Amino acid sequence: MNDRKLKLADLAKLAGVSTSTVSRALNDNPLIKQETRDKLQQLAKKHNFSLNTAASRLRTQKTNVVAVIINLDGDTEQSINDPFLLKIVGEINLALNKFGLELLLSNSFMASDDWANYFINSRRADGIIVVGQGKSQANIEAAANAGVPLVVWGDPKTPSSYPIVGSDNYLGGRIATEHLLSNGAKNILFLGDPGHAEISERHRGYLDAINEAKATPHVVSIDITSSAAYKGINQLLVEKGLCFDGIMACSDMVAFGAMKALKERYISIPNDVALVGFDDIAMADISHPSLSSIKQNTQRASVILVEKLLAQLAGQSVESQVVEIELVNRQSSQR
Amino acid sequence: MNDRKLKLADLAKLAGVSTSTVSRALNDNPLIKQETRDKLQQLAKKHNFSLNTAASRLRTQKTNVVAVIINLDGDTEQSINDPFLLKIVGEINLALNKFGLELLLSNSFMASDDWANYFINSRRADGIIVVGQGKSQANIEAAANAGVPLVVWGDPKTPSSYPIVGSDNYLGGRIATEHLLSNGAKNILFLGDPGHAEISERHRGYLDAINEAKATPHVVSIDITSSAAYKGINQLLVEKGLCFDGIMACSDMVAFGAMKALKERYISIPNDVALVGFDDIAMADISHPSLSSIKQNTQRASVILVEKLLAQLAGQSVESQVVEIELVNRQSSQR
DNA sequence: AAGATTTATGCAAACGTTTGCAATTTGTTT
DNA sequence: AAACAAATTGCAAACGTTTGCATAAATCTT
Repeated sequence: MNDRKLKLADLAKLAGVSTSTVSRALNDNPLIKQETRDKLQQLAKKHNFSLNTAASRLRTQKTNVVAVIINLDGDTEQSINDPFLLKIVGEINLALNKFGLELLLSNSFMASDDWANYFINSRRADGIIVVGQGKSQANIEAAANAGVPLVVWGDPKTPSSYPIVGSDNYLGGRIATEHLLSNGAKNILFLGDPGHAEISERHRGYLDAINEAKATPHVVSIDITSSAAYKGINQLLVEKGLCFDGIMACSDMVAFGAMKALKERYISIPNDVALVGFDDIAMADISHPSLSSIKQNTQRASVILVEKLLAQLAGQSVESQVVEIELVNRQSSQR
Repeated sequence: MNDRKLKLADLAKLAGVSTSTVSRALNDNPLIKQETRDKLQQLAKKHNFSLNTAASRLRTQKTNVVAVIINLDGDTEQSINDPFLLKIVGEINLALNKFGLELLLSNSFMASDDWANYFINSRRADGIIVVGQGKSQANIEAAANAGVPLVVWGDPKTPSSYPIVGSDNYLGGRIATEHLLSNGAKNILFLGDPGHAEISERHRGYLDAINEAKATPHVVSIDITSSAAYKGINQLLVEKGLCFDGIMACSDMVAFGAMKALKERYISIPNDVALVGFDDIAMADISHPSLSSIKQNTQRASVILVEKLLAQLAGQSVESQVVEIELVNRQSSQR
């Protein structure tokens, strides 16, 4: 730092006006004559001035910061390694920036369980975006009940006192399964953990599709990680042989775990087993065979999340909302 | 919110002491009798009190916030889709939390180019961690010269006026290449963009290993994305056929792009072409064949980054530092 | 038991903005 | 040219902490 940080008062002295005038000018307040505004804004730029956000936040009681909490389940290590969770954080970052908001990143391990207190009462942030419902919604509910402006990325069909934005997981599960059926698969596994809010909806969709086709459902319940999927499929093959010809995986990473187990035994994908994943991560397109997947529109969802949060901050009450999904048809399910 | 937010003064009134006492008690200041401290801390907890960070930051001129900037190259879309960048952000988040710091997330698109001003003068954060050197170091240098406490994840061998923490990219490139050579590969491609700071070091390592073995280097220069890699290898195969038997890829995502191109032509990995990647992302272990890769110790690096930043904040001057790497030997290079 | 220390608390002034209100300047109307 | 309205600007009080200094209470000396 060359010299001591300028403050509003210094700038005012330089320009020969009062601090109120400078403050208003920099905030483009129409009370101030356009000419004066221009002059002062230029002066500020010239001197590399920028407002002290601490002071400004204290005075206005607003932060323009949104806390984003990655809601991880304590017992599984889905965590930092799932590209999908992080991708959506990236998208939310972009969306927030578009609205002039900043992103304070947290995960559910840090930051005591009392989100209302930690983030809002302390004026660290104006509102919260929770990424992922996780297995338990206790923290989310507590915060929502405390009146915290809050939106959740999750399954919008879940009944809740707070708005949830996310894909139509039921439809996704259903479409994926129907797609497998229409490609001739008869014995389709559901691979995932139906205890998880979003995944239980995918599972419902799967079940309905299977039942309508008068096929038999079969769930392989595993942690939502690729290694769990690998082990799960491997074990199934050891114990019962190739007793299925299709897999609807609850995420792409899970699908890849299954794929590995199949490839190792020279089971052909898609000829012996057709496979559909969920999330459409970058890798889905680049794997071989490429992985058919349900694509979630994370970009649009992120913008909606932010809009709904802003609406809440403006005192409006908002509802959960579904964003459209899309089946991306690739090699793994083609025959 | 049930009732209006409590402030220090309210708590003081409740306890029948002065605000100074409460403030000191909550900060565990030994000036205050242990007994009083305990009593006040309990009172605070009971009433769900938490300090107004805006006020506190204004008074102390400290934020306990660190800005993390994902430094993306404008022209390539390495971006949000590279799991590695995001993984390291996750690790940094953990490391910061361990030290009681918070993480303000940004990317180089947002936030004007004047980082010193935007983050530090405005008291949004106390210091900056930059993730990735990118192609141009102009922004970083400007900030460092302005005296901003700053550390960079990148290639520590790069001469710089600011501390860089990162892997020994030269050694990584060298080890990977030597590994391919010792597995019998003779014509090894380097796949990546040597214009990029970190990657140019990997390239140097590659070159030295190749030259020592009296082999011929061959660089396929591409954007560091999987699709660019796919196209690059495809084109090479079309034009010159299978003129190589090993690939050292500058990242795992790039390696997977190459892998896809090879698999599509039924070129066997590792028998016809041996392959080594860089980063050891989760997918490396789960792909088939699994991908040998240079593993970077991101967890350790994150802690070091934070420690060095803290040291700078404490006024010490700090140096760049190399963190160890490791070859993870998997199927893609085994013969 | 009265001074000299040590220990524990309170007073009041900052930190740098924003904003309601008052005051001034400028323009308009009669 | 006086009276009024409108457009600009300035004054000063907040916002809720922290902290140097002064004070009060408890403990120790001799």
